[in-house]
Amino acid sequence: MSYFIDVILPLPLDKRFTYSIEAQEARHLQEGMRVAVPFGKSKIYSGVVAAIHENPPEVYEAKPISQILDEAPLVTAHQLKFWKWIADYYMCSEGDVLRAALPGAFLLESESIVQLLKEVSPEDHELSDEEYMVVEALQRQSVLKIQEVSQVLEKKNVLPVLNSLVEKELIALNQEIYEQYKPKKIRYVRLPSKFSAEAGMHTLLDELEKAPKQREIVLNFFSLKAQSSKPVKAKNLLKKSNSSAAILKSLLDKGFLEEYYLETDRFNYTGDSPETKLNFSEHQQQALEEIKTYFQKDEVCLLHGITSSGKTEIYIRLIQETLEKGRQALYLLPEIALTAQLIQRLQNYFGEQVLIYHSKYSMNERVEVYRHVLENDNKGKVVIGARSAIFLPFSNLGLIVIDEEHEGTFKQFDPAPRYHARDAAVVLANFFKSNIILGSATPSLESYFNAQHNKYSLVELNRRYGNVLLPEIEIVDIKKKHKKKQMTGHFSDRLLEEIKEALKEEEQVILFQNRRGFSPILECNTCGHSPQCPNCDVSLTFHHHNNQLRCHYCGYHIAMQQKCMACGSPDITTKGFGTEQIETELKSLFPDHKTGRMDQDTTRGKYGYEKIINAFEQQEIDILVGTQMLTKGLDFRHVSLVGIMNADNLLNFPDFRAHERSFQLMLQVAGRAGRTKKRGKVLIQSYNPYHQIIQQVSTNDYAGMYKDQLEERYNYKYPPYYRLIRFTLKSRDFSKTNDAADWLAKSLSNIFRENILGPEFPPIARIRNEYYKNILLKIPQQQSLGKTKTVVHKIMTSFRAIGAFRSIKVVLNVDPV
DNA sequence: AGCACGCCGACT
DNA sequence: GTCGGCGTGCTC
Repeated sequence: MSYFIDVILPLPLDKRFTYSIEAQEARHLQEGMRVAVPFGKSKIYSGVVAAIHENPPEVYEAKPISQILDEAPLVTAHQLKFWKWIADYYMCSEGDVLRAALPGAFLLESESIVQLLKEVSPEDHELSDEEYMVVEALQRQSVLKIQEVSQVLEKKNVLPVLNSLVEKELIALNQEIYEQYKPKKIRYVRLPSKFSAEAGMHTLLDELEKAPKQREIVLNFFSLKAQSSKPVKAKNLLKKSNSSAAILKSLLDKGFLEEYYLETDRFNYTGDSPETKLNFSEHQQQALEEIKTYFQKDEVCLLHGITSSGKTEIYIRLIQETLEKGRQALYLLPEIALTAQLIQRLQNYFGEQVLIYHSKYSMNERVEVYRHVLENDNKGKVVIGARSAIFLPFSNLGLIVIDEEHEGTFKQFDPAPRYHARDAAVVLANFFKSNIILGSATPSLESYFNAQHNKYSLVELNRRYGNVLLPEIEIVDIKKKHKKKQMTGHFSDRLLEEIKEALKEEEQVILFQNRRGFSPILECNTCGHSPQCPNCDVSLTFHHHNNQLRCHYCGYHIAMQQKCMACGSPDITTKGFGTEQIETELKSLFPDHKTGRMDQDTTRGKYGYEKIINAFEQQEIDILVGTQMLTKGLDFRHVSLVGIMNADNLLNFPDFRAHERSFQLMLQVAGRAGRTKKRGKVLIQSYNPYHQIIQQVSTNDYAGMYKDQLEERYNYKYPPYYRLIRFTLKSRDFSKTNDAADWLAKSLSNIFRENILGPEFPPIARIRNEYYKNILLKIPQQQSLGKTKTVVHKIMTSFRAIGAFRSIKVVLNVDPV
């Protein structure tokens, strides 16, 4: 009897591949284990076993696998089922999902290496110049990678040369797979045994008589040893003796000290003992009870709770109860809201049971979290994570919390799988029969719609904790202020007054400036020209800190220009204003106060974000200017004033969600004001103060916004009434892209009629020299999703069969945000 | 996605 | 004549 396995490979190919295995291997292998398999002529990939069976493929001979990589399944049956769902729903391959679901370190890469077979003198063989160069290089360095051979020969295709050398039996080409995960090791130092006795210690110190710096280290080593019996970390030793690595190295070299390494777990929670007290208000208690009754009926629960109404405490209580039942809990947040503040809070309650999983974590850290969850050990009973945490190998998931449920960043945009973590989590909860709660102060229209139509249950929490009043919102008409000359730069007189007032009271101020459309660009006052990116259809933006003009899409940059590039006039100005400019203006307006800025530039690096937040928390910063980032989950107690610099650009964004998003964003920012006893104040500057959305923000009228927006969505056929699939076509050839888009739109229209929109150029029609075109498919509620997707697949297959369109890339985005 | 195979222009 | 451009087809 022969055995076969179907393998999911981490490639965008929408089939599984069948390999043969030995009977002996069949006894060991289980679904969900990784195998290394040969694929194509020269590559080895690691894939995941999705099925084991005895049916030989009919039209080809299955290759044997090269290696089994796991002792036990790394991927659970639940995950495989979930992957399949994601691939089907979001119209991508299982391989795409695999890539997103497993930490990169689990996906081994093969790299061909070249080795010399034996000691040869090149002169003995007839060798071409290139062959000679390779052999010579190998004599210097015994192993070369294919890429390195390329460098040696200064050309791309080196395989002919290598093959000829293989034939001459001079070299061997081997496939090598290597595991990328390395456990973290910490360097310790100890005394060699010969010095450990009392007498040895004296000899050691005597010998170092003439090397005071080294002697200092040794003395500190003894003092550390005396303090505790713990092993001495090299890092601590250097710090204590205020010495350099080089001096320690010479000690090690001379054998006066020894180094050794121990593996460590990256997740050692070192906090205080967990606290368990939660002070619940009556309203919170009531909401909690409601949620629990809905949970018993296995309903998805939407928690609509205004800012600082104490949603987090409710989540904590729910997690606690989940843990008591011995089940796992997943707490999902948009990437941007994953702050130290929230993590700290959860760790205070759940101690080392909490693990964190998101993209800023290194590959190795992700592997460790994955393993903890897989083993369902005590660490990792609670996972706080960004969207990709839905792919962790839970075995007994009892609760999913989706905080800031309305956030668009739960949807992955690039690369595939383009999944929405909130929606996928609802499906996941269903697989596990676990509870799921979506929470937000400003729920997405989709979720609220689902709640209104009894698909979800709704719990409202509309009192702030401690009955703190909602901030007072004032709208400032900056069109009028401009006319009356009451503007100083981008600040209205009202905003300046309020800032002064707040600073006088020693309170903090947050100023919000959204980034979209506000990047400063250069413009010539004579001819109106502004420098464009040569690769993309956008203007270059000015970056103050390095005096550059830069393209946000492709990274193209040039030095700041002194003269107009079109007409040579020196009369040029920067238009548009970002956080950087606001901060500059602030500094001259309030020279005696500290200002800070929080945007993508200033929060780079793993802890960049935390640094600024901490500084603000410690009141080292009086006025903080920032983008979207500062809207999320931050609890600053001394902020009494929030200013929204310009509300209009948000509203004018060409997108059917622009109004909903503006409402959410403005209300979220407003919620940062006055979180303690004193009532906060919010100032919204706008050219268009009577805009419906701004009015609704000022009266905190979610219901009104919901009603208005829903009507628009209905009229223009958008979600939640219609589902969307967006087709994005791109290629380097402008007219081919157009032709292809026309063909595709026409084919789709034949079936879907008026529910096809486009083809249309997106707002930025060219990026990195590729031309873009979009087609939108609108799916009415009563139309079957499955059938729709089958038709789409068919049309895509015929599309790809057309030779002229082969160079066109098509991206399918289901439920685009 | 990669990668090899294959057919056309610009170079020693 | 060769090198290398990228169009085309395949990978168990």
